[in-house]
Amino acid sequence: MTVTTLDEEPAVPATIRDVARASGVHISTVSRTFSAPHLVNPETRVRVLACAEDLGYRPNRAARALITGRTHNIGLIVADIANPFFPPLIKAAEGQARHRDYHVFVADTNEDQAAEEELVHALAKQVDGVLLCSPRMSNSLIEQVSREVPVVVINRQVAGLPCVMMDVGQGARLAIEHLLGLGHRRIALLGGPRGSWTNREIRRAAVAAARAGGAELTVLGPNHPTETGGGAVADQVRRSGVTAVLAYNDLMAIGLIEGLDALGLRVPQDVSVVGVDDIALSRLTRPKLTTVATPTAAAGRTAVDMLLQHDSDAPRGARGRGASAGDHRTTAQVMLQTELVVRDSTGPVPPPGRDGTGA
Amino acid sequence: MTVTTLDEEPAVPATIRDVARASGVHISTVSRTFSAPHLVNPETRVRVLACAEDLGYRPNRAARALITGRTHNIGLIVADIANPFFPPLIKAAEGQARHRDYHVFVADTNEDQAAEEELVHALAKQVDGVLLCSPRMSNSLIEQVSREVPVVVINRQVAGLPCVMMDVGQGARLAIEHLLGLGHRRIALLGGPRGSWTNREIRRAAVAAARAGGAELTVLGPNHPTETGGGAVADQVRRSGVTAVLAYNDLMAIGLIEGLDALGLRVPQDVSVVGVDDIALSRLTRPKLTTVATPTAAAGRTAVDMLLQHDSDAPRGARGRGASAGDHRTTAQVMLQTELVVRDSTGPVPPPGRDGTGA
DNA sequence: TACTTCACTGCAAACCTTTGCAGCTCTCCG
DNA sequence: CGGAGAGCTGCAAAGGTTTGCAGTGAAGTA
Repeated sequence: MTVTTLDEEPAVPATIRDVARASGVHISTVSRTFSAPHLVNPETRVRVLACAEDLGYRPNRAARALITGRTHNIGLIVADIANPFFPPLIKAAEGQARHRDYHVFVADTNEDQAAEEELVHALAKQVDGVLLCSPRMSNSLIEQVSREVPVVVINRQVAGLPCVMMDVGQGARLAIEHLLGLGHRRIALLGGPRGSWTNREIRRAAVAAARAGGAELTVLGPNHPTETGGGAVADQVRRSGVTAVLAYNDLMAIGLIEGLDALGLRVPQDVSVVGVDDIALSRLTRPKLTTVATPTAAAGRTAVDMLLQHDSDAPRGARGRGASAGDHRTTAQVMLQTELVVRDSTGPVPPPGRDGTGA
Repeated sequence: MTVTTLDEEPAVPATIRDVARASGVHISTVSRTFSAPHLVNPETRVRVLACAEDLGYRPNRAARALITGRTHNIGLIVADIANPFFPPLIKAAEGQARHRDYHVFVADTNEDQAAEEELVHALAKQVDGVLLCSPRMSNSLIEQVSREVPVVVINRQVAGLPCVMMDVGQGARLAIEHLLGLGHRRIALLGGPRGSWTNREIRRAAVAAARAGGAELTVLGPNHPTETGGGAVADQVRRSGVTAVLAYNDLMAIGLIEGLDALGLRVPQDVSVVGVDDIALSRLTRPKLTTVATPTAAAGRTAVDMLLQHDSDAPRGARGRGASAGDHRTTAQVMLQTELVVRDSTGPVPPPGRDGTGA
């Protein structure tokens, strides 16, 4: 009487030793079958692979990480996953990483500096590198972190570190020029969160462009970069008497439009509004949002490539003379182009005396 | 002449051995200082902690994972990060996990079954458990996976496995009843993706509610669960002559409204539209969307709790008698309540002969 | 005083894999 | 026919941590 064994996956996973035993070779041969196939006899290789398949063997990544010093994981730290700006970037980064046999830890800091710092430390020991996306920490803190673990910074410029930036300055200039072209001369800038490089860039460029065009630019902020944050300043915008607003991002722009609507001001008839990011949502609101499109997916992919460009490098924590994390790493800084997408939330300046301005 | 040493982080990270040497104890005492503090003399403890702090020591998780068999990572597999339904869930899950000293791998399957299966296998060896969110694979595949790694299923019911569900059936019933109350008798259901449990639940409940109310329900689909998918069926909706639509999710509902608008049909005057999910976006579109609110954040937290409830369990892959992954794990199935949020996209049935229906 | 108990610490094996080195067998060339 | 070289495989150390067991000294008990 024969007993057929169930072909379930075994409860305790097969190790390299099991495979070696099953295929009659030494464990080192099994190891090489996976990590350096060209070093093992083709016949042996197929046999080993067959046994491995049979036993459902998968290399233990912890053990591998222990000896190689590389985890094949990368960390991605973002300010707020729920902000629709980030998911496309995350998605692109993750796809690119997977493509290179890496996994991605995503961590959310809730727009909090302290959480950001804590997270990056917690992650550092567990990943081969970290993508810092729209960091709110100080440059010096970022530099300190970069000595502990390889870092690529997204949406910020830090000297001596690899960075992927989007040229929001140029975008802001285009936006202001667009508004100037429509006749607007009193414009507000809705500032974003404190510590945001993007925020500074936008402001710098907007101020310059407004001045060049002979317009008056009022800066309102900093604000929380969400609909709520945008809605909260609606009244302030109304009282300021401006006819157009450039917001730090689309979410704030949309919130502002809502808020203005509640105050009886219509967009774009009474006030023109421009956002930044071109999130999917901005095509769906009414009016459709005029905005500065940023190439978020490309940024995610590029950042992963930059982080992993030295894939074959000596691992971190190699014995003997240790190379500091940033050594002989080309610290390229990439600036991606943005463009202005004109939709329905901007229009010609309203005739004077309509509201607010005249006492 | 004294030389002050730079207090930079060392390029090669401190190990438990360095801390032991610095504090004059054995490595096992250092280990216990972190993993079982009550076993070590308070004085020794503070000394060790001071040295560890000083050296910037952080335990190597790979080494720990190697011996304990627990990685302190969990995997979270979602259909599409860019779908705004998921980020709040991810965020909640991640926060809850971090709270218990776990990290989260987020993986995106692009709504693809094969990618889903591949991902869960790739992740299995690297995490202590997997959260399967809105899986598109078959139940039997899920069961097979669950033998390899502990699994909690979100948004789907699988017998014998811990599940966190949202009662979309009840939500759909409320939605249909709401439409019936407004006088609608010809209603369409916009189906979601094939393989979605949520989709089946909604359909089942909607069909039942419509029948009970003496209404005619047309099912359109399956469709891609995005704005595009919703917009694509606008013409079909118009031709069908229905006066109200229940969509699989908010994204499709919004896309449909756009599409109908392009065809000259206004919401809610000509057609009423109800979505499901209550994503942040649905409050921002015009008209504001009537929708079934699902407690996504709560689902994320609950799922993590269920996965980690046996945190002190014997690790997977313990030597000797191995317990199958699902052993003595209480396979609770949690059903979270949903509710109908009435906004501006639904209204009374239009007077007959307005459009489409009459010749 | 002698014995037990307790609190604490050290010892050493074990986790699974990678990799430099050495050894083996064959082939090829002189 | 001898030697060199190539191709393949085995050996064993190493990586950082956890943990059962044993050992130490001091305090408590009889």
